[in-house]
Amino acid sequence: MNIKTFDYQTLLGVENLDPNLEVINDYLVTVFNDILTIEESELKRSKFHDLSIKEMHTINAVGMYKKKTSSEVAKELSITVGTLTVAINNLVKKGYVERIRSEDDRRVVKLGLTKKGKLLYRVHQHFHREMVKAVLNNMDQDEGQALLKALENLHDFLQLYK
Amino acid sequence: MNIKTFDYQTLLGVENLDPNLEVINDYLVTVFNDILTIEESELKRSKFHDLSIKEMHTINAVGMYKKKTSSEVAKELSITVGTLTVAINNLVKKGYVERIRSEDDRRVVKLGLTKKGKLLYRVHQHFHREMVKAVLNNMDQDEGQALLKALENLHDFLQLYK
DNA sequence: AGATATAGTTTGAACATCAAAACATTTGAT
DNA sequence: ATCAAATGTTTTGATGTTCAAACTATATCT
Repeated sequence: MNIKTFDYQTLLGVENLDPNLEVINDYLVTVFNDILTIEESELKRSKFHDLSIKEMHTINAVGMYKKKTSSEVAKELSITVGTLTVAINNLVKKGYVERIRSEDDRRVVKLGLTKKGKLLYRVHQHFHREMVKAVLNNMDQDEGQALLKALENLHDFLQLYK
Repeated sequence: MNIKTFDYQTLLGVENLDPNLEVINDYLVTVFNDILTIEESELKRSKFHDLSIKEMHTINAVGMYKKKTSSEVAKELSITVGTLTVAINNLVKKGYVERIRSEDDRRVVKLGLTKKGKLLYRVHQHFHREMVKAVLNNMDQDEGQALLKALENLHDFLQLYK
C-alpha cells in the first residue's frame, strides 16, 4: 500500500481496510432485511395468513413450554407491557394465545399457546431449523465453530449497549 | 447414540441432533432482535432523536451516492411505493431527504440525502463498521472466511424464497 | 389522437408503539 | 387490621407503519 492511498482512506474515515469488512456488513444488512420480508411473505402464503411477522414473533416469545408472564414476554420482545397487552388481545381473538390469571398472585397473567398457536410455533421452528441447516450445510466442524465464535462476538458487542 | 434416544428424537420431529444447530438458531434470534432495539435506542440517544429505526433504514436505502428513484428504494426496502411516499414526506419535512423530479422522465422522482441526511448516514455506517470489527476482532483469516461462507449460504437459502 | 402502461401520490383501514393514567392485588409499616 | 406503597396489567390517546385501491401525471404504442 502506498502512502497516498493510505492518506486518502484516513481522510475519508475508513479506518479498516479489510475488504471482507464491507462485504460482511453488506451481507448482514441484506440478509437481515430478507429474513424479515421472507418470513412475512411465507406466513401470508401459509394457512396462518391472518398474522403479521410481529405477531409471529410474539407467539414465538410466548413459547411452547413454560408459561411466561406478560412482563417476561414484553421484556424478551423489548416492548412495553401496554403494547403487549394490545398484541395479546388480537392473538387471543384470533385463537393463538390464551391468558390464565395466576392463582398464586392474582395480579399476574400467564400466557400460553392454544393448540393452533402450538401448531404455528412448530411450523415456524421448522423454517428456522431448515435455515440454519442450510447455513451449516457445506461447512466442517471448524467452520461451524468459527460461525459460533462470530455470533458470540456479535452478541457480546450488542450487550455493551444494553 | 442408542436407539432409544434416536427414536425419542425422531418422534418429536427433531431431525438434526447437532447441538450447535439449536445454539446457532437461538443466537440468531436474539442477536436479530437486539440489533433492531439497540439501533433504535442509540438513535434516540443521539442528536437524531426525531427518527425511528425504520426511518434510519429508509435513509440508508436512499444512500449517499447514486440517486435512486422511489420505485428502486421501495423495492430495496420491500415496501410498497405508497408506503415509501408517506415515509419520504416525513423525511423531507424533517430535512434529511430531498426529492428531485427527473428531467428525462417527469414521472420519475429521484431521491437524495441532504447534508443532514449524509451526516446521519455516516454515523450509522460507523456503528455498523464497529459492529463488524467487533465480530472479526479475535478471528483469524480462516475463521473470517468461514463466516463469509455462512453468510453466503444464508443469503443463497433466502433467495430460494424470493 | 386515443388507448395503454408506468411512476408516484393520496386516502382509509388495521396494526404497532409509547407514555401516562387507571385498576387490581399484594406487601410492608405501624 | 388498616393504610400506604409497590407491583402487574389494562386502557387510552397520540403518532408511525403498512397495504390496497383509487387517483394524477407523464410517457409510449398503435
